[in-house]
Amino acid sequence: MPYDPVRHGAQRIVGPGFHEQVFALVRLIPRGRVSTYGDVGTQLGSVRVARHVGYALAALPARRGRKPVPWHRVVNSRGRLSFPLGDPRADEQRAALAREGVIVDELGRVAEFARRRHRFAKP
DNA sequence: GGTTTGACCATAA
DNA sequence: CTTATGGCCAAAC
Repeated sequence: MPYDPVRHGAQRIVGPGFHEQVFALVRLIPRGRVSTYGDVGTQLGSVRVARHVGYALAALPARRGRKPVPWHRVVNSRGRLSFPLGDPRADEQRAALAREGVIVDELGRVAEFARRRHRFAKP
């Protein structure tokens, strides 16, 4: 179903401060589990903002205050890393996940993705 | 205030 | 499995 602003009305899914909301949600993903850009977006109101979840994480400062944002626990909807292997960020993400017992294979796929996928509690 | 920028997603072929 | 396409929208410039 295509999104039709005329039929559905112009809706404000998220607003300013979106990035901060993304960071807060990503911090809720437990060790050893993963989530997806789409799931985080859905939690914030719509899967349509999935891209911006990625943009928010891309804009993540090296350190946010005292609580680090576990950006490495966010993968795409097909259970794969969003960078090609060889990209330093992919290596960093894979290493960080491995440290938590999450195996990422040579093709960038998260082992047991369905089982490790975190479901956010319904608000 | 328009334009560009993307760590995405669902579908279809 | 792959590629292509259209959709989405906050930020930064």
